[in-house]
Order: sequence, then C-alpha cells, then structure tokens
Amino acid sequence: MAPVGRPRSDASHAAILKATYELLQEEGLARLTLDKVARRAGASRSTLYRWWPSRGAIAMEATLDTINREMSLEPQGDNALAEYRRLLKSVARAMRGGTGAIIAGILAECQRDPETLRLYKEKLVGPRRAEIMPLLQRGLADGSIRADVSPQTILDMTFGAIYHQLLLHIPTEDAWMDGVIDILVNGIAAKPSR
Amino acid sequence: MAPVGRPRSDASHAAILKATYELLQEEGLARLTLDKVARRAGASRSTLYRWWPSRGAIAMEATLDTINREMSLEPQGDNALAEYRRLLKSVARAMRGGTGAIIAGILAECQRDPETLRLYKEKLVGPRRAEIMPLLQRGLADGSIRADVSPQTILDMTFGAIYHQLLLHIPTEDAWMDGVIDILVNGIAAKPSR
Amino acid sequence: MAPVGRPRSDASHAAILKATYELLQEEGLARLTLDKVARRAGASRSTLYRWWPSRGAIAMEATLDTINREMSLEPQGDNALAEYRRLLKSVARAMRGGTGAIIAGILAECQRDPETLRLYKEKLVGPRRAEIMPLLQRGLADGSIRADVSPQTILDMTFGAIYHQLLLHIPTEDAWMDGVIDILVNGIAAKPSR
Amino acid sequence: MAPVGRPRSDASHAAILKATYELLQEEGLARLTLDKVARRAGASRSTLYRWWPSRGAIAMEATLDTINREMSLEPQGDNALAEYRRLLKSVARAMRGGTGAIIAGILAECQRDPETLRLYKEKLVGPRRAEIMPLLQRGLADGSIRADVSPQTILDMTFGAIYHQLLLHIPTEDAWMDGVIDILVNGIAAKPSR
DNA sequence: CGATAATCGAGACGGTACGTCTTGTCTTAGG
DNA sequence: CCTAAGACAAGACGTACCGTCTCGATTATCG
Repeated sequence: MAPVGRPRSDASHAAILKATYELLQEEGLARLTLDKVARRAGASRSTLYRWWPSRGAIAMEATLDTINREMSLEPQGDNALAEYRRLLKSVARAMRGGTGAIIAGILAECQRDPETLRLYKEKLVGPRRAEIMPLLQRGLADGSIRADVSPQTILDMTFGAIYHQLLLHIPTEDAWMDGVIDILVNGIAAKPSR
Repeated sequence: MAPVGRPRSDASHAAILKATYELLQEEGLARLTLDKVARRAGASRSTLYRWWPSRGAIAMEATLDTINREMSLEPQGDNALAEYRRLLKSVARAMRGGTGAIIAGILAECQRDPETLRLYKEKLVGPRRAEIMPLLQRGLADGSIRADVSPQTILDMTFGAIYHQLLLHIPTEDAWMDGVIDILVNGIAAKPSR
Repeated sequence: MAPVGRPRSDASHAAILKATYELLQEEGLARLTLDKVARRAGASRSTLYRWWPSRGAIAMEATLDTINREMSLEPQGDNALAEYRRLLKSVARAMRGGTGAIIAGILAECQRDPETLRLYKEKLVGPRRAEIMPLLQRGLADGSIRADVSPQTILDMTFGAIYHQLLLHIPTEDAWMDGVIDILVNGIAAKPSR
Repeated sequence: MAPVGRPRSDASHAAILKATYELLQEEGLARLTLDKVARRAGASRSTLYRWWPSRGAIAMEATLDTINREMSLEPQGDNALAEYRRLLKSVARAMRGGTGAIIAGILAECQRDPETLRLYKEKLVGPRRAEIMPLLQRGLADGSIRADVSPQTILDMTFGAIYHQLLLHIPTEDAWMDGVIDILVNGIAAKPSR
C-alpha cells in the first residue's frame, strides 16, 4: 500500500547531503549551519528539519558513505594480527585527510547533543566495530591473540589513540601508527613460550 | 615598577572562575554562556572579554585547579610500571566524576576554536605529560620498559583510550581500565627471556 | 502574483507600533530601546530589525497616526488667513501635549541618523506641508497674501517657530502663538492701501 | 586662602576643549564619545567627568568661542531694522558652515539630557538674545518697530526659522534668509499710515 | 475527475547568544 | 587635591542561528 500524499523528493534529499558534505569539507561541522545547507541545496529549512533531528544527524548521514568507503577492509588471507596491522594503517591514512577532521567535528557535536551521540554510536561506531570484530575473533580462535583480553578493549585502545590525535589536530603519521600498533600487538599477542 | 591604573580585581576574577565551574558542573560547557557566567559572578561581560579570549579559555582556567588536583600523582617508591598502573587507575577514577564530562566538553570546544585547542595543549596536556614523563623515563632507564617504544606514544594510547570513553559517555570502569593497562603494560614491558 | 513564504504578521506589526507609542509617551525617544519595545510587544528583536531600518523609523511610524490625527485640519469656508490662523493655533495646542515632546525627540534622532531624517521629511514634513499648502495658495490666488512671498518660507517660519519652542521645552501657549501669528499675518498680508 | 593640593591643569583643560572641537567638526556630536575626547586630548576620562556634567556641556564649552565669534555683531549706526536685517544675514551665513551642524547636534543632545538644555539656554540662547535685544528695544523706542509685538517673539521666530533649517540639514541660503527677513520686517514694522 | 493528503520552497516569527561599544564610577600610583 | 591610566558593572547595539510556523504550489493516492 503506497503512502498517500506527495512522495519525498529524492532529488532534494540528495542535494542536501551533497551540499552538507561540501560545506563540511570547506568549513567543518563547527561552522555548518542548516541555513547554509538549505541555501546551497536549494532546499528549505523545514525540509531539513522534517527528515533529520539535528545538525549532527545530517552531517553524519552526509559523511557515512565516504567514511565507510575509506575505512573499508577487504579481508585478506593473512593471519589476524598482520591483517589488523594493515587495517589500522589504512584507517590512520584515511584519517589524515578531510575525513578525520569531519569525524572530530562529529565527535565534538556529540558532546552538545545526545541524539547525535546516539546516532554516532549506532551508525558509525557499531558497524565499524562489527566489521572488524571477526578479525579479532579469528585471532582469539586461532590462539594468536591472548585469550584473556577483551576484543572490545582492543578496539577502544585502537580508536582511542587515533581519535585522540584527531581531536588534538595532530596528523596520524605512519611512523606514529607503527609505534601504536607495535605496542598493541605486543600487548595482545599470545606469548609463545611461557 | 608598579603598574598604572586601577588594578585587576581579584574578587571579580575569583568569582568568575567560581561561577564558571559551577555552571560547568550543572550544565556542561555546551550550555555555558558568558552571559550566565557574568550574571552569576556579579561581573560584567566586558570583564570576561577583557581577560579571556574565548569561552573555552574561561572554562579551562576554571577547571584547571580541579583537574590538576584530581589527577595529581605523588610518586611512590614502587617500580615504574606498577606506579604507572596505579596512576592510570586514579586518572580513570577521577574521570568518572563530573571532571570527565567537563574535559570532554573542552575537547569538543577545541574543535570549534583553535585558540582553545592551543590553550588546551599548553595548559592541560603539556603539564600533565611533563608530570608523568619522568615515570616512564625511569622505566626506560631501569629496563622495565622496552627501549624501542616512544614514551609519547605510550601516553597517546593511554589518554586516547580514556578520553575516547569520555567522549562516548561511557564510564571508565575499573575493570575496563585494568584491561587497558594490562594490554599496555604487556605491550611495553621488556620481555625478560627472548 | 501572490507573495511567497509566510506572510507578515499584522498582529505583531500592530503590537510593535502600540508598544513603541506607549514607551514614547512614557519615557521619550531618547530612552527608547528596541529591546524594551520587543519585550513589551511580545515580539523578537529580529522582527523589528527586519521591518525597520532604525529606531527613529519605528518611532516615526508609531507616531504618524497620532500626529496626522492631531494636526489634521478640516478646511472651513473662511478666508485663507483666518483659516491659517486657526490652523496654527490648533497645531500649537496639539504640540503642548505629549506629541510635541515626541516630535522633538524625532527631530533629535534625525541629527544622529540620516535615514531617520530622510523619513522624517518624507513621511511627516512633506505630507503636512502638502496639506496646508493649498490654503496658502488660495490666499495667494485671492490676493489676501502678498504675491511676492514664498509659501514655503511661510511654512518654514511657522513650523520653525513652533518647533524651536518644542526643542527648548517651552510650551507653545496660545498667547505666544497669537503673537507669532500676528507678526506672520502682518508680514505676509497684502497691504490694501499703499 | 589658596586652595590645597595640585591645581587644576590649564593645559589639560585646553587640550580637552581643543580635542572636542576637532572631533565635533570631524564627526559631529552624535558620534562624539568622551573616550575619544580623552584619548585625543591625552587626558583621562575621570578628568572630563570631574569638570563637566555631561557630553553636551563639553561640546557647548568647546564651541562657545567659535559660536560667539561667528555670530557677533558690531553695531553700526543704521536704523534698527536695517541693522537687524544685516545681523540675521550674518547669522545665516555663519550657520551654513560647520557651526550650524554643531548647534543642531547640541539641540539634539538637549532632548536627551535636561542639564545640557539648561546650559544651552543659559550659555548660548541667553547671551545671544541679550546681545540682540537692545537693537530691538531701540527699534521699539524710535517707533520703527510696532509697539505691540514682543521682542522675545521676534527672536523666537528668527532663530526658530534658522534652526529649523539646520535641523533639517537645509542650508540657510541668502535668498531664503531674505525672504524670511522680508516677512519678518513687514510683520513687525510699524505701519506709517493707518 | 475531484477530493484528500503529504511534500516542497519560501520566508516570517519568537528566542537566545554573540562580541562590541559607551557610560559613569571606582581605584590605583604619582605629581 | 589633581591627574593619567585603566578596571569595573551595566546595558544597548546589530548580527547570526535556532527551531517553529504559515503560506501557496506541487504531486501523489484514493474514492
């Protein structure tokens, strides 16, 4: 049963997300106003408020595609730790671009608006972790990762370190990432001989 | 050489910081307005603008005492790693209170105002790290910490993990902190036999 | 061609003018702030700024009705000079009330804001003069006013005298007005026998 | 008995008046702030407040010399009306320059501050009228001015007309002034034959 | 086909905070 | 006692966004 009334305009929806993403790259989330988005998208402010609960929500949806693409990992046959190492370096690299700044902005927005935080956890943190988790599970299963560490904590430390740099506007250099990974892998790797 | 003109009012200065701290605890930095601060402090807005460059700067100064007190570490004679472990748990504990939320707010403010970020690094991150660094240096010196890890990176990972939880509004439970410390210490500890 | 967007609120518009007029009577234009107007009118400051370029403009519009009503002249069949005499006394009388003080305030505001001066000439001086001019023209036509005086100058002198008293906060008493009219009429009346 | 303490600084006093006069010419009374005066005069704001009750008072004192000089009339042996005519034209001419604008500003200021109005009447209107009055008295005495007109009213009309033009920022052209004088003199001149 | 209903744009509305400016008072040190 | 310097409380200014609202116009489904 099709809904009654004029259907939602896909063109408008897309234009809004496009405008938002452009503005995010140009000025960052802190300087983003819904009015500027609406004007650039040729939309009206009411349309924005109709479909999104908050500025953070629009920013998140506008960035999700990019984020997912840049961070995505096609699993390769290596052992878990090697693969994890490769993954982290690709994440760090992705974060050096504009995407890192956008995520930092979203994280900041989460401190002003609980709804944005909720969405952030649901749409960004959750899926990302769900994607990586199997890798760590595999490591736990095959014994390459110590059995007594929580994979969640591993992820907390990983993303914590990366995001902390982002928030301080310090680029996540490869060398730095190597250091982090080194400590991390040493910390979680099962000790062969004990 | 005595300064000319009416001297700065200590009473006003103190009242402003007090009012700011109270408001930070009650509503958080996101809801803090200079007007509310001025009104509660019995000060005028111009006085605020005279002495502080931004909202973030006031918030930082108002919180610095508390932060420094809560995070301070009186060094004890243990070995470096044990002491570090104790330190981190005390930090995590401090962050569970209102102070954690305030710091998360400041970190968010840093994303909107470069000056606040500069002050944050200078007044908060710098001193804190300078305070802890000797501990890690001691560990490096006595061989309890692997010689090939950067103490800066250790701190990045430590605070990164803690602050990441803060930003996601997840309390830094003792058990979680134990897990982090465990990975960290294992990751940085020199392996006795290899 | 119907205007697009939400239409202007007449209620708000009226409430603003009403509030302005009340405040003008209570405290005068010098003490009038847009904030007080907005608050009393239950409007927002942005609405005021949207529709009026300046404080003076609001004050003028708010007073125009009253001024026009109080100064209006229903022409009577007398000869021109007699009618002019009656008109001036009615104007002087009107100016003894609060309206005179308001006009003095507007005239003062004109010295601080060119736009207000422009509006004053366009909305107040112009119409008023246009209304009176036919009377003087009639006098000129029927020979009761000397042909070599400019009606504009007559008006300059008339209103100049009255407004000068207003600005010095000297009530325009009937006796004084009689003196003015006497000089004026003698000065402009055609001499029958020469 | 000599007064105790540091004597009033004439240099400061003079510098303040000079700075005020310059600023009045450059920007007008409406844009004049005591702060700008103090800064340009190298004085402190408290010194201004010590010696003058208001902005208007400083402006008035700063302008009085100029005004008195520009408007001054050295009486000549003509008959009263001819002399009055000459006087008015000189006043009108003086008012075409910056002085006219300054007086308009003072008149405006009088609407916001009663003290300035009081001073205006006392220091400016009074002396000026006292200076001209003998002229009119002479005319009354020698019968060239009608006995039944009040000299005060004559002055009201004269200055009223001139100031009204000033307030509307209309230059007091010689031709216009001639028209005014013509009406006035005709209005007040004793009719030889009746 | 016409009624109904939801969407869209435009833009006005009441609010709130901003950062700046000016006012009049005060508190120093020093002449 | 006066002066320069300058801090202070107060409060208005004009601007910028916010989230809501009220329109006319558009575009679909359903009777």
